[in-house]
Amino acid sequence: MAGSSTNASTDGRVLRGEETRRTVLRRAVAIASVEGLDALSIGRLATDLGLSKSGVFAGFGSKEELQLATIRAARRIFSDAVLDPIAEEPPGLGRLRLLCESWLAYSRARVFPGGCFFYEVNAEYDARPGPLRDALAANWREWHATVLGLVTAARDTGELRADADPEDIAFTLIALLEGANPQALLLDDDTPYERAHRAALRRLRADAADPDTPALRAH
Amino acid sequence: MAGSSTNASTDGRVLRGEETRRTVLRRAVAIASVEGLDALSIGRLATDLGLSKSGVFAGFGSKEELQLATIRAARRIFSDAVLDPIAEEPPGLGRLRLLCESWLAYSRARVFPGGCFFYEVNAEYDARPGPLRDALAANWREWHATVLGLVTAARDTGELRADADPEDIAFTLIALLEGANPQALLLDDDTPYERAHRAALRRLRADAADPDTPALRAH
DNA sequence: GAGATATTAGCACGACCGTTCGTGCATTTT
DNA sequence: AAAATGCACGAACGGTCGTGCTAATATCTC
Repeated sequence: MAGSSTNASTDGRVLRGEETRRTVLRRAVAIASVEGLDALSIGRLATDLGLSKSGVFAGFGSKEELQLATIRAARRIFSDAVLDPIAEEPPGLGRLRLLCESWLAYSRARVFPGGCFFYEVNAEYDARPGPLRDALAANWREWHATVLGLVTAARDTGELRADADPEDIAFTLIALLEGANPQALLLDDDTPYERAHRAALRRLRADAADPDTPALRAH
Repeated sequence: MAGSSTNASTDGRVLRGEETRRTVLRRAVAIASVEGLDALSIGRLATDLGLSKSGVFAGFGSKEELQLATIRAARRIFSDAVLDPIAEEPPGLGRLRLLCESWLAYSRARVFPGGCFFYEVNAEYDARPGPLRDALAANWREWHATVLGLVTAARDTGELRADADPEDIAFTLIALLEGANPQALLLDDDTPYERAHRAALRRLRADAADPDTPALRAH
């Protein structure tokens, strides 16, 4: 066959390259979460990490590709911090509540030093057409679909009213969570996280089914 | 005395200077709402407006002062678009609802081409200490105090329950309004504005006093 | 070992950045 | 009319940006 007889994944050269890329991206997501994707500069990354400018550049091929790779890396970190903790929870209202809490904990704990990476970066690019906005829009759709799925699951268990609007609930929850982020950062104050938590629980309670209502009741 | 005998306000030279400063700032708020305060560049403003770089620079003294002036200019525009329309409405729940609607209209109509100026710029600087963050934090406090004042006014009229928490309500309303902004921009879709409107009204309805409850009832 | 291959370094480029300087010009003051 | 004031200009400064080259250095294949 055309492939080499040995396992390509053990090639120490490409492993070294991937390791360098990971090092660069670890720094890049931190910078971008605080200062934005525009503030990423190849020379600055190289200086900070003790690498050469051309070395960093070669690892990505262009600045835009570096930015796109930074978004992908941030998506993984976000997923690990927010989604993984709720993976073992059975579907239903409890899982939805847990998501809210894990998101708030993710922002509060500064998993990214600038708070939520996507809050910062979506604001930066939501009005600028191009591949970066497209990538961020795709990520947003994915995140929104995740929340929406959890809401409908909580409705399917009968814990939320059958006539509740999942889209509106998902919108509200996301808005409340993200609303806490800038206020906490701007004013250096954690109480917005508690307000967001209360408000989210309140909304879910308002849409909760009566305890004696059978699950999956018709509209 | 040291004052000149003629009216200083008729000095055509400083009037001309103020006019160019206004021209520069008009452009600056538009750019910053889309690309952020970091994307403001003196050379770019000069080129766009047919001025010289040094001329633009001289009007502000430093880039940071230009950025601060841009924030002040945006505050005025925001106030005109969002606060002025509710000025004549009598205090109460109706005025609070009107504020929500005027804010959503402000974002939707792209008073700033990048949506809400402060959404963009707060995200950019909420994690970066310095004069810009300080100015934005002060603006945020002012905006928050305005909303809070409208909420407590609506409670004082007896339209909201006396045991409602104005801080939580203000937080929730602001989060819902601002939550619509990035989603509408990122996905080029106006339905978030309707969802935000519904969710805001819903929250206010949930905290509304019973129609037969006397105003200013004790806690 | 030799040779192929992939990652990194060194260097130079053109463009743009914020800022400073000296100058021209219109206006106001004397 | 002369002097002083305030705005805008053009040119130039040192720096940083992204991006090409070429050369050196690891690692793998044979």
